[in-house]
Parts: sequence; C-alpha cells; structure tokens
Amino acid sequence: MFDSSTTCEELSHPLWNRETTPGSLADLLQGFEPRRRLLKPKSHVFRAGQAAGSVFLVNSGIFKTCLATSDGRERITGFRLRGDLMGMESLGQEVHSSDAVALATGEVWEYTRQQLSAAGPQVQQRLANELASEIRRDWRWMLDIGSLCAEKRVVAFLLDLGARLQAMGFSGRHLSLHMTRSEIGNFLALQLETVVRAMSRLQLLGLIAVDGREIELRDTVGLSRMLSVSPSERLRAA
Amino acid sequence: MFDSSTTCEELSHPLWNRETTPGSLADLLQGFEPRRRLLKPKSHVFRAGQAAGSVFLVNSGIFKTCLATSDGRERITGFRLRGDLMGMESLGQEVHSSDAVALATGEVWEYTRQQLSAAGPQVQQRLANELASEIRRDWRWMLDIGSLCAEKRVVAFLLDLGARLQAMGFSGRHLSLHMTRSEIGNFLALQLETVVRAMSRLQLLGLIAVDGREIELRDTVGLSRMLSVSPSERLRAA
DNA sequence: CGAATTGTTGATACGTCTCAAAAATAGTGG
DNA sequence: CCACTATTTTTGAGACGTATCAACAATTCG
Repeated sequence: MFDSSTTCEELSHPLWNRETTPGSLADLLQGFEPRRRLLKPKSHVFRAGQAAGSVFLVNSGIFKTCLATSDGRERITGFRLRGDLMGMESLGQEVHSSDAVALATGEVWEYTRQQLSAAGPQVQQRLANELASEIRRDWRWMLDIGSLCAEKRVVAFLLDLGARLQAMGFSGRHLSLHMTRSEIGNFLALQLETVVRAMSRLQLLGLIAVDGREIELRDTVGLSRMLSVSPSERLRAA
Repeated sequence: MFDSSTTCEELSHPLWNRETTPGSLADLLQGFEPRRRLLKPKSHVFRAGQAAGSVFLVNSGIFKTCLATSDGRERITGFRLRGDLMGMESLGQEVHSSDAVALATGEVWEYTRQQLSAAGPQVQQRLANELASEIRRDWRWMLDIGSLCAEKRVVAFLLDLGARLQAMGFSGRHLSLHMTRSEIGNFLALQLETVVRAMSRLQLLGLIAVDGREIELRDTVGLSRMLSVSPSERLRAA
C-alpha cells in the first residue's frame, strides 16, 4: 500500500489549476472569452433535454458523460479530463442527448455556438477532428468491451487513465479515480462487484496497489502484457 | 416461413439504384462530381493504414466498417446503408484506422478532401453533424450492448435495421441481412451460436420468421415490447 | 455522532461461451 | 450443369465467467 496521504491531492495539484491553455482548440479560440463555470462534485454541466449549442472544454477536474433511456437504463459514455471536450455530440441538435456531471470540483470553459462559428474555419476543422477522435475512442472501447474479459477491461481502463494523466504531466503511476466502482463498472459493462474482484486480484498479483480510490500502477509493463490476449482467446472476436 | 423467392431481391430493387441524391450531404455537394466506385462483395472500400482524406457516401449496397488490433482482435463498428458516410472517423488523420468492406455489390461515392474543403462551410457543418450523429449512434449501441441480454440485443439489431430500411422506402418488415451470423455477433458482442439461438427463439415465439439471411419481422410491436426491460433488470445498468 | 453511501467478500444462479457434430448453403472448376 | 469443397447455419451438452443476492466493513456526509 502506498502513502495514502496523497489522497485527493491531485485535484489541488498546481498543474490542474494552471491557467495555460490545455489543448490547441483553446489556442485557436484565444480572443474569444469563454464563460467559465466552476462545478461542484455531482453538479451537472448540462443535462439531456436542455438546449444545446455550446461545447465545454474541461479545464480542471474530472467529469462523466452519460446516456439514459426512457426505460431506466443508463450508461456512462466516458470520463473527461482537462483538455477534453463535452457536448459536441449534440452538434446540429436542438437539445443535448446526454448528461455531463462533475465527479470532483472542476472548471469548464463554455464556448457558445456563436463564438465557434465566428472563430472561423480553422476552429470548425479542429472541432471536426475532435469529433472524429471521439469516434475512434468509442470504437476502441466497443472493441475492448466486446472482446476482453472483466479483468482485462479493468486493466485497460487503468492504463488508459494512467496514460491520459501522464500526458497531462502527472506521474501516470499514482492515480486517484474520482469515480465509484459502480461508475467504472457501468462504463466497462460490468457489475461493481466484478470491478472490485478484478482490482483485488490485480493487487494480489502485485500489479497494482489499491487504497480506496487511490490506485498505484506498480507494474505497467506487466499490466500491458495482460492485455495481449492468450492464443485461445485470439479467435474469440475474430 | 414467408416466400423465399424475395431472397436477395432488395439489392436489385429500383430504389437501391435510383440516381437521386440520398442525403442532404450529396445535395450540398452537387457540382462536385464524386468518384464513383462499384464494389463487389468482400472487396474493401478502404483499409486501415491506407492514406485517408476522402469520405465515402454509400449509394447502394451494404457495407461494414471494422476495427482491428495488433493482437488479432477485430470488431465491426457498424453496418452502413445508402446515405451513410464511411471514412469520416479518420478526419485529421494521415491514415485510416478502420476498414470498410462491401457485404454485397454496391456503389460508393468518394468525395476527396479537396472537394470537401472547397465546398464551403455548409458542407463542413454538415460533416460535423454527421460525425456527431455517429457518436450518438455509437453511444446508443454501447448502452444497449452493456445492458441488454443476448436476445434483446438481437431484437434491437433487427428493429434498427428494419427502421433504417423503412426510412429508405422499403417495407421494413422483410429484411435481408447481407451479413453472416458471425458478423452480427461480432457487432453485438455475442458469439454466432448465441445469435442463432436468439433468432430461433424469436421465431418460436412467432415474433420473426427466419429463412437464412431473409428475416421477416412478424410482430414489430411485440419485438419493441421485448426491449422494455423487466423490473428486475431495470436496476442492472443503474 | 448517526445515517447514507460506497467498498469488500462469499455463495450461488444463470447466461453465454466453448467445443463438437451435422445439416444447409454458397462457391468453384471441370 | 454437376460434383466437389468451403463456408455458413443449426442444435446439443457442458464448462466457465459474470451477475445476483446477501451480509458486513469502511468511508463520507450532514
């Protein structure tokens, strides 16, 4: 078990609050002042059914986007970190079709439809690229969820989150999941108990260290190796 | 069993071959002559790794788009009909990240990067909307695959295909799946045997009639009703 | 501090996968 | 057109992984 005094420290880490532009989209939009919204945990950035048009750039914190059906089913479509865009999937729609909820205190920058269209073709282009990369991300998760067993899905999830945090300047080894086991399971199409069991086993194998929502990736190469499927499984999704 | 003389008739149905523009994208692009490519069954429109840039509008036939990993896993990301776009997910990428394969003889219209950018902001806008709607579609399938049992997934698949064909002017009752059970299973994250069993049972229940790849939706309301989850299952994905 | 939420582990049930074998269908070349 | 092969579809039996249910511990929150 690693030092648990780091619990929830990352949110107050200076990098999370730096005022530099996180992605090239904000670079392109300099001159257009976004509306800045500070979000408390569990508060909504937007809800399905609300008027759409703006896109929200995550500046700090961590958010989830979810889809719900009339018959009560619900699905988390992604966890969004600094630099990620939310709300673009409603482009061309009158209203949002999904929710965006803060998992921790954070800030989003809202760019209105007007700002985006006034910003010129370069921004349009950039936005289309972001949409395309969201599709590639989604397809990748559809692939993983369809062809990996529970344990491997959890590994893929942890490695993905670690890599994204690392790309933001963090260690990538120590991550604090700000979401519940249930939310992880929902995203990975697993029950929360299955997520718990997978993590327990990964800890037993010495690959990770679990302390509540603080996870240490003890052996990233070992974790990555887990993802290369065994010969018997190679045929599964083929 | 319904009259099997309709087998494969739909592909030669006049509607499939009409020369009118199928979607509003082609409307907007009038004046820009696309390169028309006739595809034989099993031939590729494009492959992962090939130079990207063009988008392909399905004019006739039916296609699948698939994603593959280095470790041999493979996943069909969607089945594309007349009016659907393929290749947009590679926007902003040097090369394609997925494959597009014809399941039957069909035609695609290729619009090059140059044509698209020369066509003006309206087309860019429209393209972005298409990307957004692909994301919503993907999210919807991720939700269904994560929260529906095998049988319901198959029902959702059949109803979706039926509705799309109906929107194209077909009956929506008689559909010829031009894909194998294995491909359906791959898309729905199921084994082909499970797809077969689901269809057999649906036939037993009198909801559909199966004759090879020809399916008749005998009771669309009954099928739809199946999708409204039982109270016990309501809690599953929550 | 109590109350609600979240996390953990166990025992069991159930759905889907896996393996196998055969039938049906499609594709190929003589 | 037929014979021949390869592919696809179908059904069965059993194994396996994950869901489900339950109980309790740990944590968070008002």
